[in-house]
Amino acid sequence: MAMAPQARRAGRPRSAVLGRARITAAARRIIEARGYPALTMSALARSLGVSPSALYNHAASKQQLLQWIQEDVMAGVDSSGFGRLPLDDALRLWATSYRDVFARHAPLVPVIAVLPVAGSPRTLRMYEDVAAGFLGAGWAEEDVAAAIIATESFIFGSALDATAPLDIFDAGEHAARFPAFSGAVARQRASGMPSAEAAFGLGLEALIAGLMTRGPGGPAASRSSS
Amino acid sequence: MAMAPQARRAGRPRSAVLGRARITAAARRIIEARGYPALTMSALARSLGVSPSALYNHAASKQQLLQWIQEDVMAGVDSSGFGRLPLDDALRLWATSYRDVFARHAPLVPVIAVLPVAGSPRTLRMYEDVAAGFLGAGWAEEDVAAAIIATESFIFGSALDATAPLDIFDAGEHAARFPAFSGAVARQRASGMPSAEAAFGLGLEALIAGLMTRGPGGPAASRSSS
DNA sequence: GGAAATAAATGAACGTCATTCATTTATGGG
DNA sequence: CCCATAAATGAATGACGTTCATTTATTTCC
Repeated sequence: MAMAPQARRAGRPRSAVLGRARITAAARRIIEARGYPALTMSALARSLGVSPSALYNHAASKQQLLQWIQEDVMAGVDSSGFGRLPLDDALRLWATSYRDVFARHAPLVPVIAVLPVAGSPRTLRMYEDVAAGFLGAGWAEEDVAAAIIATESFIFGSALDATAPLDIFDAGEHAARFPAFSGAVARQRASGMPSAEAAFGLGLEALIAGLMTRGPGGPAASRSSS
Repeated sequence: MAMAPQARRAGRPRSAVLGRARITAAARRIIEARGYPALTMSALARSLGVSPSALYNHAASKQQLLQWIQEDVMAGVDSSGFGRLPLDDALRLWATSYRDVFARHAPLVPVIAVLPVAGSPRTLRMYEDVAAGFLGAGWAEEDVAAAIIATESFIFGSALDATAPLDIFDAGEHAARFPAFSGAVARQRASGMPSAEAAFGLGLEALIAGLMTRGPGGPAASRSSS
């Protein structure tokens, strides 16, 4: 029943103080300054000089507000490489930017991972670019969706991982009982690179390498044009 | 303040009614029967025939309760293949059981992805098995942690994806504007397999294949790329 | 064997949230 | 001028996690 505040035929009230764009911008300002826990409907309303209930004339729920933020944040994902660069390079660019964006917005991950895509045109546009990239590289149509979703799953998981404390994998006092793992973690740490960065880099290269073997001529794509 | 009369149900023999094991078991019963949203401290207390505040004599917070559940649930992850099967088979077994467990406990994912590992012996034991598996297969120690974390990130992302509605990737009315993606999704659906299953299978095989090229004889860690 | 210490449970608060609703305010079209 | 209408108000609601002073049962110590 939510009416878009766009139908300006009948009486117009006071000048538009709120509206989706302003609300989303204010929310992003709060997130940037004080993080997601600080994003409450009260704080948001206060930052707009308005009462909390006023927000509900524009957003149906906080969930919807989060969807607006997601759509907004999605602009930072770079899918411009598909159709322009070799598929593996385009995937690297896309996945890296995608992970970076959602590492800064990790609380959105559990929300959007489960959200119908139809509500987010920008997300659909991105998927379209990626799908066209796979198809253009000669992939079998039946594998494309799975390849995209699999890569996205890796990205989401990596974004969550990137928000973990740096010492999350320290066994602490139990280290002696788990020598192989503790040794591996210590060795990784000695490299100076945060484990989340190393893991994302290594995993992404492995995933891309593995995917490339399935491209045209690969196992599942039994019919190739040349 | 209020003087309670004596012979109430309030004052009963205080043998160990609660305790970590019983609380965890009751919580899992609620989750199984009615899902995570139903797991409130009140509901949990009620199911134990106790008042909500009583729980706080045993668990410091709901967060801690969730950690107990995680530790308990972790028993369903099968890391028995490492050191017994070829590394790729052991990884398949591990990753599949790991994902299946957390697909049924998706709300735990954002919690544990960020939780220090030191508090969960069972998780540490699992990591130890996996690390020993990689090392036993001849992997360079400095790559092992990254390989484990990367695989786990893929698992967590896939577990979240597995809880999404089946039609999450339907473009709906916008389908015509995104033909490549919509076509790929339609084709995937025609296969009859849920997209989350197809994506996990394809992604896992790609990831494992990619990782295997980095093992002994592959591009050694100390040299080459990145 | 009795007193004190300890552990466990109670129930009534609290504070924080998201959300609802009846009411008021401002605006512009007929 | 009037009234339909979008927008904003502020008080209230209902979950929820959590705290606290108090009560009671069990354990420990002399």
